[in-house]
Amino acid sequence: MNWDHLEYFLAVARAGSLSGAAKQLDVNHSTVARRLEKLEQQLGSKLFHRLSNGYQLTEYGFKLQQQAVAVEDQINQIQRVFKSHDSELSGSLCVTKPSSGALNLQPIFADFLRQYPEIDLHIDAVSQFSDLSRLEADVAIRFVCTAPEGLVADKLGFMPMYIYGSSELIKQVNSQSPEDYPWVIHHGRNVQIDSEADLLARYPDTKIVMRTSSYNEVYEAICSGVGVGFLSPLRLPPSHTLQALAPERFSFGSNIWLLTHPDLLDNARVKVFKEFLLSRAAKLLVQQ
Amino acid sequence: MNWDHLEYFLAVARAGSLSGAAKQLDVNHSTVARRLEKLEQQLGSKLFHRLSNGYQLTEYGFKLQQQAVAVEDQINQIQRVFKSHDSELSGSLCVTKPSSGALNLQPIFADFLRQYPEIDLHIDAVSQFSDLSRLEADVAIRFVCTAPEGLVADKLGFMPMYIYGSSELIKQVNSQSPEDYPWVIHHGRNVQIDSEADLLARYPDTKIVMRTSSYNEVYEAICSGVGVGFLSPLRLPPSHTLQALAPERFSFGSNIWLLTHPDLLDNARVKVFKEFLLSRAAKLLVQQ
DNA sequence: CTCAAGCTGTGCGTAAATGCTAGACATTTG
DNA sequence: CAAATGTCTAGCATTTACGCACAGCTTGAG
Repeated sequence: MNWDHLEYFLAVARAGSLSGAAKQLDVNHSTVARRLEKLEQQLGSKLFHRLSNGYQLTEYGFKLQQQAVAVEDQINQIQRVFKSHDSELSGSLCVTKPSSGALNLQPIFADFLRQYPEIDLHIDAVSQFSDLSRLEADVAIRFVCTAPEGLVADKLGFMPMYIYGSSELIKQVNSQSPEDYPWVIHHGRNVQIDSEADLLARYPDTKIVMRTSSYNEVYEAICSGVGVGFLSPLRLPPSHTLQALAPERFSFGSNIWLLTHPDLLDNARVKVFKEFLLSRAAKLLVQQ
Repeated sequence: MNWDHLEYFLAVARAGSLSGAAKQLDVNHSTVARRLEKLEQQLGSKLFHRLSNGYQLTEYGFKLQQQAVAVEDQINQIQRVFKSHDSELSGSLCVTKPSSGALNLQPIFADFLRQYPEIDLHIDAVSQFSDLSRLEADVAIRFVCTAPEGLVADKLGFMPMYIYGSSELIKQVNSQSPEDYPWVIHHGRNVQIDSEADLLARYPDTKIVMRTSSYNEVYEAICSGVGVGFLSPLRLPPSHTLQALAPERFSFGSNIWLLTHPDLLDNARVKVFKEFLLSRAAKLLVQQ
């Protein structure tokens, strides 16, 4: 039995199709089909139902998936352990962070690259939560209240969020209560802060008139008078005309965490990146 | 990272050489060398010291071995689980048993094959203890006092061992005490009963004059008057001239166990073989 | 209903991995 | 001390696996 076939099997099980799995594995779909065929032959059981809309696990396939995941976990651990032995200050370092414009770390990244010019910094600011245990990234920056378990978490700072609206809108509605305004909400599966839940928890009757998956869209919408919404005071342009609704009363926000997998702590690039970011974060977060 | 490479790595780690690993894996040794090279490259660490007399694990290699064994265990489990789904009464069935001539099961095997002519019965009576969890055999027959843990054990019977000597020798020494005789011992790494320890535990001052790894050699030696030794009364030729030393007093022996891995219990061939052997064993062991 | 998009299955040319053989080196044996 | 054994390395022929391109099919939108 070929151990590799399990990796292909898992990809198909997750993607639900040959071509989806092939894309993830960066191979041709016919390769995936052939390997899957061989695996089924070797195990003597059909693992997928070939439906018109894709591949669906059979009963045996489902059992195999659970065991294959265990194998994958083990192999990921091996890769992490060996990656942690890497003491070179050159090569790639992959950082995943929210794409939200609420926090700009580029100045820090720029300084970091100046100090370590041999390091290739990969910033992954597009996808959903990357899985650090699967080595999808070396370091993660996340906006959440409490850090997840199983990872090493260092607090970079706190990102306050105040309620802003255009001066015209606030003048027109003439109220200091958030409930009296139409709302613009930053929402989407790539958005890490569930501001809608935060808001409704405090003000259940709030009327939301727009949801957008882009932080910049939220900003533009508020400027245009669509409604009020959360913005980070750290990131407002110097010459903005927005007005905060009694900021000291309506403070929301979340912690900014720097997360690493414990197995990767000894990796030289991870180590220097963490030190660099932690020493700079305090300054930067005050400055902004 | 290629998952297969771990299998090759493990084989080299166990064999201590490329060619040894290649033999186990049934591939050319150059293939093993190439895959090992790639694995080291992918992990970024040397895994073996290339010594003149073979390959020896480095520190990193040692760590990897431990983790790779965990992967292998998982994969073995997968294979066992899927093998247990096999409901065909045709195909191979591998039985490992002691090569000792102390018990002859061939009559039972012959009847079994008559009843299930489509089954290919592989009897492995050469090697050392086969590892059932690694699928080196489907069923094991072993002579030990207590069954090992983690396996399903059915007792086939008890194999008594008495002390025999040639009539001439016994007449010459003229004693009923085992300590007064020179001893012939069945000994070797493929021998499952440690009769020497049994003997010395009861009679510490016994003088052993010969050790041989073959049960038949023990028999021939005793017949030739070299000394006394343990033989199974079940397997003495009908017309033997040996004499037992007060058999009721000097009864040694061990249980005969039929062992299977719990994951394989549902395999059709294993199931019928177990039933067949258990129903026949009682009769046969009385007959002999 | 038609068309476009997406996925799967198949045949073919190419690229990669494998097996084989020979040679270098060290260790063991006579 | 030399022969013999066993091991690793290197180069070449072969087999195997892969990517590509095309065809058939289903799904969903206009």
